[in-house]
Amino acid sequence: MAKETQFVEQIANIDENFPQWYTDVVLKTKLVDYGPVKGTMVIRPYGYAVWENIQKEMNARFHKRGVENAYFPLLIPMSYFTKEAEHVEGFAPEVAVVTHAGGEELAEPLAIRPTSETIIGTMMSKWVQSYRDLPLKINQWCNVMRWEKTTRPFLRTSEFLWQEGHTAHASEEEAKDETMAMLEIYKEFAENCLAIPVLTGRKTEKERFAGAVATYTMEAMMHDGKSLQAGTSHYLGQNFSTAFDIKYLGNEGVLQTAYTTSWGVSTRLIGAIIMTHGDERGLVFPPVVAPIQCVIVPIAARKPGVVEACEALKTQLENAGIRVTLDNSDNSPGWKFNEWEMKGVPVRIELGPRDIEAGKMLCARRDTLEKVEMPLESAVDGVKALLDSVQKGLLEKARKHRDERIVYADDIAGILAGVEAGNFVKAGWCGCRECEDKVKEETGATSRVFAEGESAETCAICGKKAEHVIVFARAY
RNA sequence: UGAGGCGUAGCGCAGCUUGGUAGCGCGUUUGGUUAGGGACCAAAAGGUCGUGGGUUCAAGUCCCGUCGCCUCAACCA
Repeated sequence: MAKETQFVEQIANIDENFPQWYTDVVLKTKLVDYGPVKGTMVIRPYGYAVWENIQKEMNARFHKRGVENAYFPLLIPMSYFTKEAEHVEGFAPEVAVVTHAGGEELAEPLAIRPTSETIIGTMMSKWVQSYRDLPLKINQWCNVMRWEKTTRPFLRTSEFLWQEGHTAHASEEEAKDETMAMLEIYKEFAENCLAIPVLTGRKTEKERFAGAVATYTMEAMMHDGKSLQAGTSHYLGQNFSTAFDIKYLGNEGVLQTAYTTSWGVSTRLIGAIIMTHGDERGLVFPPVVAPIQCVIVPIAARKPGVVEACEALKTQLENAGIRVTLDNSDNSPGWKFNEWEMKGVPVRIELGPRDIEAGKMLCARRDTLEKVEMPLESAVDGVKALLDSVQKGLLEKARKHRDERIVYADDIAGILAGVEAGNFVKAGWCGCRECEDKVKEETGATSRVFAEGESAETCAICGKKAEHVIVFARAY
């Protein structure tokens, strides 16, 4: 097992130093590299491929709901931000501003968008005149910039990629429905495509998006038990439509103010995949979004017929729509096994003279590291079934990991003990800000999401009557 | 933004206390032998010591600034 030890030394131990493990893995697998400007990252081809797969899956879902893609400008006049008081207050500290261009100071400073409610709201006010113009559902894939103080690749960067959907509706009910429908789409996507189980629900007032009436979130548990906000859907009510004058003439001839929503997920999802499924060997990608779904490692490649057989297999899998790579490099098979495992490829095929002779291939699955022999003649069906099984297996494993770490507490010591042990802690809450702040102060945990449909007798912090049950956790 | 640690060859590190010829392991290149869990032999290449300034005859080493990474805390859709 000496060689095993040597391998493990390449990345930090996942349980002993998770943050270092994360940094080691994202750099060594070439998902990402650091940019020259503080907090910026270069998303390398292996990482960008994940993002493209995410885009593909999400676009299909958006289009099904009647959402159209568009693109709005990067630069937003500063004055737009001041139109919604809470929004500007919330974002002002982290907005980067362009003050000079063309060798001159600009008459009006331009914000580099931290989010686009303001400019999209402005444009919507032009486009929405009649109830017939509603609902208006627009999404954009773009970069945004938020000058964060502490950064980490994918999880929190100064500039990141995301999608932001913005919709306008005639009625409050319809806008609320849209908010919840998008949250449901996010959840379905997270579970079925990323194999990440999520808790969904409303955020507290403290954690609400600046300018929203209500913020809904999906929260995922990472390997170390901390929570990651993986996506949000905001019901904006008439806050932005009032500020940006999104009005329409209803069918009874009266001028009405629209109701809007916004919702987004970002490249942070890639961080979520890494921290949910990763293990001591490195990345583990869910097949649906894996850049490479299957790698073929030839054994004794110089023996006659081996390379040809590998290439034929590759073509066959490729034609069936499987993202497959043949590793023809000069490294030893053992080296390749470890390398592709670190890179998280869900299925590996070992193909050597013995297999070819017997009409078989040896398949190893990344999640359990199990190896199974399969007939070469039904390779496509075999690999597809295996990919499907890995996808399901990862979700089950992640769900089990999370469910085992959801505990209840009825006092603040219990909350502290719970989060110290890497759990999500459900506790009764009276609803006041003081109690919420006290939990943060004394345990380092924040309220993540309301536990819908659950109730408690008393507030775990002050002992008064509980109005809600909250999920508390330390978070990224 | 506070407190601490780190930055020397592609990667991991030693050298710094006490200033005086730039080191080790892995990897890389070339040739050969190999190949089912990080193969072996031989030869070779590779460094403005993160960066800017200062002290000094002389700085990887001492001093100041700055950038980046890690940990804890604070801040934060």
